[in-house]
Amino acid sequence: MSMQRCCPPVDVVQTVFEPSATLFKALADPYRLTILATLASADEVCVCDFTAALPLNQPTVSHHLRVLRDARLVTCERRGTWVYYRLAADALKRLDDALGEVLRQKVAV
Amino acid sequence: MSMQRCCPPVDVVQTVFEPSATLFKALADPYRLTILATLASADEVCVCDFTAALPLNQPTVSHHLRVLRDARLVTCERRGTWVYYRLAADALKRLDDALGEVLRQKVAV
DNA sequence: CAGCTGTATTGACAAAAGTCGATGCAGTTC
DNA sequence: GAACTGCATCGACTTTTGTCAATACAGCTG
Repeated sequence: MSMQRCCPPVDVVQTVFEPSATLFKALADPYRLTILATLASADEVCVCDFTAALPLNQPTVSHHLRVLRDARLVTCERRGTWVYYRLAADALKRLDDALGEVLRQKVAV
Repeated sequence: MSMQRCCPPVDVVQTVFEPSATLFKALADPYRLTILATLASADEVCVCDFTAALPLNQPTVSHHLRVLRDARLVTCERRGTWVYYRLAADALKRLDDALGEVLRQKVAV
């Protein structure tokens, strides 16, 4: 007798996940999570506070901030010599939505 | 007059975020998100369905499944020749918790 | 304007991650 | 047991990412 298939065949989801993956990529570094958590608790933070507290050189901190900016998870504003970062207003929502898009149980038609 | 500080100085969060970062790293690839979303909607999926549907060679699919296994976001079970993957029962909770640990507003003492 | 401070960008390099061909192993069929 | 199928692992390669020194730039100070 021939071997049965692994059946029933499953529909692999066809959603385009690049945007969500990009978002999660921004979370895939402990220093960036530290920055985000600090912004979540302190609402506005000067770059110099990060360069002082993190064991990274200034250009590296600047790099991580840029990754978060590019993902639109944070915003920044220059005031005089200093630049202040904030958590983007919709950051939590966008991440929750991305998580939901991936893991929310799809309902069969 | 001397320049004022950027003050007030901010406490940068001291939490160790490596575990959360590792978790998000597992989500930082569109193919892995496709796999997770499929598991979320189909509950049990044979590896062969992924290799058939994804534009990747079999070893690459196997690699992505291993990343998800190492992150304990999925479990697998061999039955005969085939291996079936499932979403880990606590996958959504662990991701929600990780997101909460990062972005949940910390309450001042 | 010259000099200074804080931040961003550039370029170089090392480490990590994605991909695939080749191979190994587990389980099935005959 | 021999041949086959499905999946995992290995090794090599390429691409991406994290890091830093050097440099550029913006805004302040005097």
